[in-house]
Amino acid sequence: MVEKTSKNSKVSLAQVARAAGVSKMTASRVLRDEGGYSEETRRRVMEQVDHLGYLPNRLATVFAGDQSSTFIGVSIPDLGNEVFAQVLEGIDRKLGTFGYQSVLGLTQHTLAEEENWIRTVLSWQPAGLILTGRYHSQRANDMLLNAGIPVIEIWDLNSSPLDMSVGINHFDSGFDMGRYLMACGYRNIGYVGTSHDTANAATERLTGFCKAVEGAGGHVVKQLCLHDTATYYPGFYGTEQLLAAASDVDCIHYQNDAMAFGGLQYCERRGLSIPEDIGIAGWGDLPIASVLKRRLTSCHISHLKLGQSAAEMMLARLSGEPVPKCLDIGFTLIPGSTVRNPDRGTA
Amino acid sequence: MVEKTSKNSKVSLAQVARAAGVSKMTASRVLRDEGGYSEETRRRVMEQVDHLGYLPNRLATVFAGDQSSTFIGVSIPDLGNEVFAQVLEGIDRKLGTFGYQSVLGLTQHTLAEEENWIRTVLSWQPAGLILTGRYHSQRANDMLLNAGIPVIEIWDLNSSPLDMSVGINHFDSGFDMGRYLMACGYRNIGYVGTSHDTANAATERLTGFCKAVEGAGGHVVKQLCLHDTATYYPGFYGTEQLLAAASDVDCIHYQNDAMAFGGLQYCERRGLSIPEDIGIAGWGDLPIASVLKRRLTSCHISHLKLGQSAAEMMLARLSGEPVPKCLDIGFTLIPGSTVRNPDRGTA
DNA sequence: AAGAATTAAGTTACCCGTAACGTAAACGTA
DNA sequence: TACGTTTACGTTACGGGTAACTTAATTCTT
Repeated sequence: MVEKTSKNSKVSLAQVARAAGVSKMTASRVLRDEGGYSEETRRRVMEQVDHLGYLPNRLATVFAGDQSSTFIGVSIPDLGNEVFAQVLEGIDRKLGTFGYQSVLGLTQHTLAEEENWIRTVLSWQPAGLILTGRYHSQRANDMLLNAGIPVIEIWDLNSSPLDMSVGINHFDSGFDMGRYLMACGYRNIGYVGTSHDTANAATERLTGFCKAVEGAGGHVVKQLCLHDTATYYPGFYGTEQLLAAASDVDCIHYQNDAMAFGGLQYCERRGLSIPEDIGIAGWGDLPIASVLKRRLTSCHISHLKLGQSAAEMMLARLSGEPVPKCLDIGFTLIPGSTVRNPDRGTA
Repeated sequence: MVEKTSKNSKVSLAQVARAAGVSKMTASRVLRDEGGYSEETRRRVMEQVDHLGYLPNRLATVFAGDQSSTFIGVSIPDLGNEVFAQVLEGIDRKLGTFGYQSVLGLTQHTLAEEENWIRTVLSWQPAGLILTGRYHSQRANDMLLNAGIPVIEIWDLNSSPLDMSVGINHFDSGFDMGRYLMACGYRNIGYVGTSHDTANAATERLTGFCKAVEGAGGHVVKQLCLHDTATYYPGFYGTEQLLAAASDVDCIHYQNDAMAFGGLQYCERRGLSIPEDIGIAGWGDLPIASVLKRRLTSCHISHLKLGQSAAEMMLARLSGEPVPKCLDIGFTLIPGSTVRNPDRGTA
């Protein structure tokens, strides 16, 4: 199949053509199944392709400007947060089945990293970009608008996106959770999350959450872990810190379910019973929630679907189909049983 | 900064050069900081670069064969498994800081997917590849050997890799766990994991595990969830199935900590106390273990470090430094307290 | 059987940068 | 002053494919 001797440098179409005794163009036509060659010629070319182990150089094709590439740049804040890992999985699986490749960028929640990554990835002539979040640096915005390729901003639904947007309204989601917890009779509510320099979706949820709680006469005590990844341990120690600073909170809402689980563990270790002594509400309905004894109060989003939808939108756009500017994939509040029942009213 | 009018097609170096009143070559020299131009010329060129929003087309550079690309193909089985998400994060962060980009491929644990992905990604002339696992299809092997670029097989340490290898010896890790559980006095040991068509590291751990257990007079009952991702819920119901089929197991070892946590939750719900009624041992020392009440018996691997090491090896190799063929990053057995104490011997 | 149409090719030009080489002007030196 | 050197450019060629065009041979049509 493959000549061990050709290990060094790459086999070009010209070499295949020469070996098959035809012109580059004919070999190219055979490889692209374009027609206009005899069966005998096809056979001879394919024989040499096989024999020399020829792999086409897609750079040349794209470079020639005849086609666009099959790269899609995908930027994600981090992968330690299961939420984003799932979104990425949804994106890449869908793109992969249609012959596109994700070029990854982990922005670590900073706009500067994102800007650098955008600059680099654009120089590779991607077919499109999928970015997490709606906030970008000014230069990033300029580059994106100038690039002339589809750009989808995911996660954080943006009513006036650069180009397209898929996600949910985080403010509303936070607001609904706040209203629900107030309906359950809580008044002194803690929030445990992480904090980054850049405004993000979690910030918007918190804003909505506070608005709902405070609007209904409640009070929110925040505990933000600086520059941390929103996962189990920050949830655990964030809860410890919160309770040390404000021992009278009757319910804690977390940035996501992983943090909520960390908090759950802390409370259990402290001997607090859920939801009698304290209510716990997460966000995101992560897989871990599927095995807990009590259904975790949370907010469901299909992360995989979000990723897939974004990828589908990208693919549709690339094949020239009409595509909506915004796609709201929605969320569902999960009452669960780690907070009191709303029927019982103010305990 | 940017002309809104240039929105349509890309600005080329030739356009910048023309606008600045110099030749392409001079503009190229300015952009590459090569010297050989006056300060006045530099200023004029940069002014136009800024004005036209010029972004270099790296395809052209690579294509010309003067440089290699900064793509590194990275294949990972799936991202639902936290382990691989962490490895990928380690890889991409390290690569990113050195100006390289990961081109992702999710192989879904199948060699056919991997082969397709390899073919595609090679056509983009990557600077190197990082693959998960040591098993590849014959055609994939041929392509990899022929590609003439660095290839690192990670996760599963391979004493005779295609090129380079970073990971741990999974057989040994399984063996050590088996020996440890036997030392704790368990004899009838369950194993809960997932099952895929392709041989993989988990299979090797299981082999080592069985060898140790059976070699010391114990017995292993396996429960493999078909085609599932190794996460919480399969751990939960896998445990249910295992206990239904073999109620006499005194200890269960899981493919990873996420599954072990699922099992832990099932046991708790069943009213089984850990480790009195049944021992639980995971693998991987995942973040969730950091907040559990009892230290989970597990096996520690630094996933992030694994990814970073692989990336470092790749970068070193690309800059021509000598690099070892194999790098064993090691593992550490974590005794934990979800199995009996080995001192007490056979209970 | 002659011209038209089709088939199976080959040839040329181009995509966008950069290496390699060429050149004119300014400068340095004996 | 004459010649070598440096500076600051410009020109040409190339890489690996493909679009667009050309050409030669074969087949079809009337």
